[in-house]
Amino acid sequence: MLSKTAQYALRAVIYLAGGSGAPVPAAEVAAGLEVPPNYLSKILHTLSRAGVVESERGPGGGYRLARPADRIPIADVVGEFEPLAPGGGCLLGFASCPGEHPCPAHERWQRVSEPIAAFFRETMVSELLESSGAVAPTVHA
Amino acid sequence: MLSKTAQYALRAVIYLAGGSGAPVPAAEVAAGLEVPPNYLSKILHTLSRAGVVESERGPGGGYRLARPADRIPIADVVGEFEPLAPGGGCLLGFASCPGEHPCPAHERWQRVSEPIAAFFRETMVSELLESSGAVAPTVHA
DNA sequence: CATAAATATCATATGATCATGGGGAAATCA
DNA sequence: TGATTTCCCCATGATCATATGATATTTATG
Repeated sequence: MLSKTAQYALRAVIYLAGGSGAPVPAAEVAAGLEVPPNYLSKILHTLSRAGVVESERGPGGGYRLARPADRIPIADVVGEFEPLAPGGGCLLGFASCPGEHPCPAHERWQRVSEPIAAFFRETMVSELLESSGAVAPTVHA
Repeated sequence: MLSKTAQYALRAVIYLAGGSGAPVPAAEVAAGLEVPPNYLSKILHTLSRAGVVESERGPGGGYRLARPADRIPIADVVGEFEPLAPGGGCLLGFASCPGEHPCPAHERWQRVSEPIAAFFRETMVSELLESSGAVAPTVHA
């Protein structure tokens, strides 16, 4: 459903949200999540450019959330790595589907896919916190 | 949303459903859909093994639907090329999510993702037929 | 200034998906 | 039988997402 990259990103943000707020080195996040360090580093960098996390360099530095966890919709995290196209996509891959003759599936598909988009928009990172299966996970789907 | 392969498959089945019922050569379907012939051939073969379409060889042969279009859920078509995981997947990629400590997202996610699965199960190929002149230059007067 | 800690970036390997090409094998008909 | 039409199958390349490795750059501190 979600790419591994997006999953790693989500879990990394959740990891940061579960901490004290002090900068956490990427290596520590990677170790906690059991994810390749270099790969996670790249992901965190992307999230940094996206304004979801902030980075601080040098000793004592690391990554921290750029905003409180209850103000970060998971769409902001996932959207950096997946299309997350809200209503744009046609099931059949036609670019000009919603033109003169939208395929009959179009309306039904949107009626069903819109809640998905809403879920990503309205679910905040903070809501994924408790139950901490997120911090010390049993990985490998 | 759907891979190109799955989209090609769907469109091919729709193309067949729009015809008279007589076998249609794969080359014709490929031409009608503007899809690489050999690639589509492979896709049709997969659908044939899956029991969605039937093939007939020799002159006058080709592919035709194995059942009436209103009895072919699009899940049967798409499912051959995509996981279509029916609610089994955890958003965060945790294998043991629905165990002792399902992540809080889990329930909300399933509540939102189940309709997607239902959409694929309950939408029949026949419902994607009319309009969509982009798919087939359907002859029906 | 020198050193170590940390991010930032470049380069490359891997696997899946996407796409193409060509050589059969089976069925039909003359 | 022989020729045509069509499916069937295998091999190859292109492209992208995924993943890893090595190096450069920035920053704090002694």
